[in-house]
Amino acid sequence: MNIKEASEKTGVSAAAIRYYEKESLIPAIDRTPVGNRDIDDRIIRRIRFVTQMRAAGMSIENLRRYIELFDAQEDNTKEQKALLKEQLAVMEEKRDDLQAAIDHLNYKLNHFYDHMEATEAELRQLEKQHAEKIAKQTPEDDDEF
Amino acid sequence: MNIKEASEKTGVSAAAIRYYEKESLIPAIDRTPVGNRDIDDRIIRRIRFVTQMRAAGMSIENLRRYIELFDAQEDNTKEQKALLKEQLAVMEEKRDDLQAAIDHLNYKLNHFYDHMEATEAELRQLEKQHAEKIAKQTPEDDDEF
DNA sequence: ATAGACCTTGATGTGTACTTCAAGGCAAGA
DNA sequence: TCTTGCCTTGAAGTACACATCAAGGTCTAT
Repeated sequence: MNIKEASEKTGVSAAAIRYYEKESLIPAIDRTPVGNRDIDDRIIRRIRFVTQMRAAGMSIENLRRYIELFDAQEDNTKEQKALLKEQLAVMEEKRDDLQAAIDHLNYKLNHFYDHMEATEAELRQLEKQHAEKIAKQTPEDDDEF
Repeated sequence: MNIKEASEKTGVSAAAIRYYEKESLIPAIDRTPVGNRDIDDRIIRRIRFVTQMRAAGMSIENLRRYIELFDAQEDNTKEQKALLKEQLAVMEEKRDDLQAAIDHLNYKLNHFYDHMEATEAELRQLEKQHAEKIAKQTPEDDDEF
């Protein structure tokens, strides 16, 4: 398949696919006799993997280091292990940051719903909810953030 | 507290704090008589909130839209709710992508350990581990990605 | 054989989110 | 008073991750 089809299949622009190849995020792509890229499903899978990791916030640089480990034939076991662990730590920290932010937003959303329902139900339960709101407020942090 | 102390307290550079103020991610900061910023705990909390959301991958633009809703006096409850939910979904997807990659890496790391120990233990358990390796391979996707 | 639709590479441009620089002001200590 | 250390603003510079452009090649159809 040519680069345009690959682009349509993955949702990644042709320019980005070329860029990923240049940056070694995907392996060197086979060429047709005239030099055009001939992209197979293995490449498609790798493009999708890259897309996923990029969406999750991993940098090109970290992603390349990560991928190099998988592509390496020799076992530089000690270095590889160290790199893998390092990368794992980066990713876990990122995930934890995300989780913290998710928790924050979820708290906010629940807090919020009370207020909305009060409005939508035309204040029928206003007093009860007012009490709930006060109960929910964190003691030190009276502020909205 | 001055901007340097605020920077040290939050881990955000003084320049970035000024930038956030300019971009309305944090409210206008009070000034001393000579015009220096005088930063209180409310600002510190907002800086931390911004840091958390930025770490979670929210753009400055989206963050400002989100914050504007809170700073507005009218109830934009519907829009606020929609924005919160939208952002939450984005973040949860990112987290899940990251978790998948973490699982992948962890699997690799374990796999790896086996191999290392084999080498270090001078291949004593080679046959057993070879069998394990084969058992571990995923059926449809023989590729590493 | 000429247009149209693909492709190539290398160079340059762009948006985001800051960082760094330049030029200067204020306050305290030697 | 002069150095040190903080601050201010506006402008310009930087890194990342592409996007876009320029100049040209190939293939197919009319």
